[in-house]
Amino acid sequence: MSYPFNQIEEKWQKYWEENKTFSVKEDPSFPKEKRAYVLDMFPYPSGAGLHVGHPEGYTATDIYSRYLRMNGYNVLHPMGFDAFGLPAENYAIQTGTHPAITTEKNINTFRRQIKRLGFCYDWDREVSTCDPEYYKWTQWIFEKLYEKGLAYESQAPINWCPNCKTGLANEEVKEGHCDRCGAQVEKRNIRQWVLKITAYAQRLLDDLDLVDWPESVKLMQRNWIGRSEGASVLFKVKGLEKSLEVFTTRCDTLFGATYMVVSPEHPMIDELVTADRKEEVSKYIAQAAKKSDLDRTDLAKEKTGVFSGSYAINPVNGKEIPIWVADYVLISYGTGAIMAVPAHDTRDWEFAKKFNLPIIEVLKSEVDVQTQAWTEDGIHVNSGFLDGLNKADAIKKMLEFLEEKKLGHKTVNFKLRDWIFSRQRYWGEPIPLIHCPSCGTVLVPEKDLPLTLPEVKSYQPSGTGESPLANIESWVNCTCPKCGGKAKRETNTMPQWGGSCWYYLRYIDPHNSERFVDEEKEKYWMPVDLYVGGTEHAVLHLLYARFWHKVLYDLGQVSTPEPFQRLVNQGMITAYAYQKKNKSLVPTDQVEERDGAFFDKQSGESLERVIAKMSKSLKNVINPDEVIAEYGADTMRLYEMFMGPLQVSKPWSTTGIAGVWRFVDRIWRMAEEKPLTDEEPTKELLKSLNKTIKKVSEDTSTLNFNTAISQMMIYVNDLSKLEALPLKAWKPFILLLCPYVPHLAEELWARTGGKASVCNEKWPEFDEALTVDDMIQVVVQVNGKVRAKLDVSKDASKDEIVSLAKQSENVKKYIDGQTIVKEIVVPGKLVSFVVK
RNA sequence: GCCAGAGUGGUGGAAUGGUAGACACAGGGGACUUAAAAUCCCCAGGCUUCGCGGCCGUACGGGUUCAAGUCCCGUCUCUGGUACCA
Repeated sequence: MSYPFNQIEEKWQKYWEENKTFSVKEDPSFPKEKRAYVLDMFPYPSGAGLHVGHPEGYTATDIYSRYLRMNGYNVLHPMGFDAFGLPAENYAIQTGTHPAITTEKNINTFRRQIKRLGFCYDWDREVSTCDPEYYKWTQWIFEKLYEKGLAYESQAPINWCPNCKTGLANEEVKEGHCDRCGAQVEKRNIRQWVLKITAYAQRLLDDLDLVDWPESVKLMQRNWIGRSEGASVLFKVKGLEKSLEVFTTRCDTLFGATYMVVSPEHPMIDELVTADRKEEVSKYIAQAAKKSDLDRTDLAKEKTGVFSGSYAINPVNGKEIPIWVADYVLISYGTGAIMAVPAHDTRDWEFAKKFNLPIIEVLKSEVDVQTQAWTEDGIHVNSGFLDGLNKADAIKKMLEFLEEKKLGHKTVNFKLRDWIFSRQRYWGEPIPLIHCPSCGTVLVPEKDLPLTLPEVKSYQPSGTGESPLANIESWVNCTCPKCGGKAKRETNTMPQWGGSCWYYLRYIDPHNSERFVDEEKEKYWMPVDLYVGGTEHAVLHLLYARFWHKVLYDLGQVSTPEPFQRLVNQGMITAYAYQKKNKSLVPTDQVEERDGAFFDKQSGESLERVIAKMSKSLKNVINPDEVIAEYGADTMRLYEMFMGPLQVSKPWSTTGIAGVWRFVDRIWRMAEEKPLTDEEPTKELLKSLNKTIKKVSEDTSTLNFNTAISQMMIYVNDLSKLEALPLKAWKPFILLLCPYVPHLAEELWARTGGKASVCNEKWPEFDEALTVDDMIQVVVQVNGKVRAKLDVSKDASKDEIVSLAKQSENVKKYIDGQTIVKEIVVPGKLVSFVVK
């Protein structure tokens, strides 16, 4: 009979639940180094249910957690739900169903699906970000940010998604489109709450050195933070008392600055524009305001701009240079104004060419700067006191000059911008602020938290920058906690990123009603030792969470400067797709396979098999429920780990999982068919076992699950040759299986007379001496080519091996009559002769 | 454009500078069966040879080395990030 996974998996899941096998406590008898916090990025419970991508990371952390437990660790391994979010709210707009109802339903589905996979979560620690008992503390942390001056109100133009009808953070805009829905974002002036993440820019950058994260993710964060060292330079404006301040990384090219540009949104623009230019400039500003970010970047590399009518004085040579208004200068970076050095900057060069502005070479160039910009380094020319100097020396000297004249100074700029934190939507944490006509903005007192969401009749956002909450007068109108006068509540809500900024702390102490997390418990577990999730959060969630954590650290609320010590990104699970010659993809149900080739059923056109993301339209989405129904959880888990390295993307193969099923089933049938015996295993089998324990231990601890599974397959192939299973070779193998196929392992363990749960057993040890074969194959190379393979004893001496090698018939053919000029012997591996 | 990462059989993938292709999938052959499914055993990078063997082969071109998938230089392709950031 084949493995009755339904029955056995249900049996053990029930056992684990009833016996609270995976319940974890802050047991002080575990020393600090024997405690581990293993965390998954919690899911957003969408209506579509679990995707095959979810179990990938969850299985990896599950195997690792179980492995650590068996190695004597106290392991915190929780799961919860990132439950605020737009899909539930959009569904509410369509159907009138309260998002809380939809969300609860979806969470129940997710929980059921996740539990069906047999993970060792401590479910008593489950959290949900939309639970008022949870978001009470999200609001509390916001209040701490506010008290620290890290939250402020702003009216600056922001990215607005017309489809989601809400403002977006810079991090949520991808190539000019909304990261969530793909709509093209617009610019809008809307009152916003903004978090001063820029105040932490330097520390967010520096502390990346403290964590064990993939270099690629660190790099993405470094790029996003975008630190650049340079100088602030003041340019006097002719006829005005004021100066125009610019940021430049190349103050040494100041002699080549032939004009200036201010962004259309620059605050000084009214003063700069002369009466005769007013009409034209106003027209230009209006046009620029209409453009989206995408228009200003992708589509319009063609430079546009207008002359303001004013001139600035170049501080190094006193020359008058024109000030232009152009949208290639961004208001949000630096000071929103630049000095233009067209000879050595491509953008400035294009602009200068278009508007016939002078181009002066100040770095010795290998090209004619009148025909193209020279953006490489060069010795300074035409630069007065800098002539002949290299870049570093010239920057230093220029800075000295500017500082002495009080016209500039060294400074640092960051690309990172403050975090637009308010959303004009319903289904999020209400921002706990009250607007009082006499006291101004006042925090909701801590005792009144959580500030819960009111019921609304319509979930439809107004689209005018007000959330649906603005229409609930009974909720909006309140009394000021300070003066007791009439006041109004803030109607914006928090973005989805708010709740996920600190959930890993709440897992530590999920039911505490006094504090967001108990101090001692926090110290017991933090930081997170391993955090596994998708790379899509490389900048967004991981940057925001680090920011909040650092604020909490500064407030003495948490004990570590960084929340996540080690991060691993799992690769995406992709699918096969079929491509026509014109590169368009054909839905899987329209594809026919004949003799290993693929054809379009309709046109008969031959198709190429390629790898693509799973998508509904391609009909290649794999549903975990169906996979489990067919093969069970153990096989599903094992297959996802066997597909390839955790960190890389790999395509789902329906035949691949069948192979893994055969492996699981083979183990089962072996246990059914072969008697267990107390007889000693053969030496050969013991060697295979010890090699397997060694390989599986090493590979599990380093998350190389695919090769660990390969080794277990090799061992099963060895076991299958036996008539009976020696317990001494069988029981340790069940322990190795336990993290990978826990249900099967429990059942097999019970059948050997072992006491449940096998998860509480000790991980097996191996004997190094038994991992080495007695006979070793040694390769003989002549001039780098393999000419013979010798079987020699592992104890054979170098001389013996060399003499054996020389006697080999095939080797003789290549060395006879030649002079051996070099002999290389790598013990246990090879002999290499160099002959002439 | 810039910055990362990756390119290995028909497929997924293995390989501390030391036998390239472990383990699997798909494929071929055989056993069992009335037959099929399931299962079990065997074969299997390409070319060549009756065979021993030989030659070629890790995207492409060079280099270092007794020895390179692995290290170095250059090129191409793909994936991800970012994009007028001064």
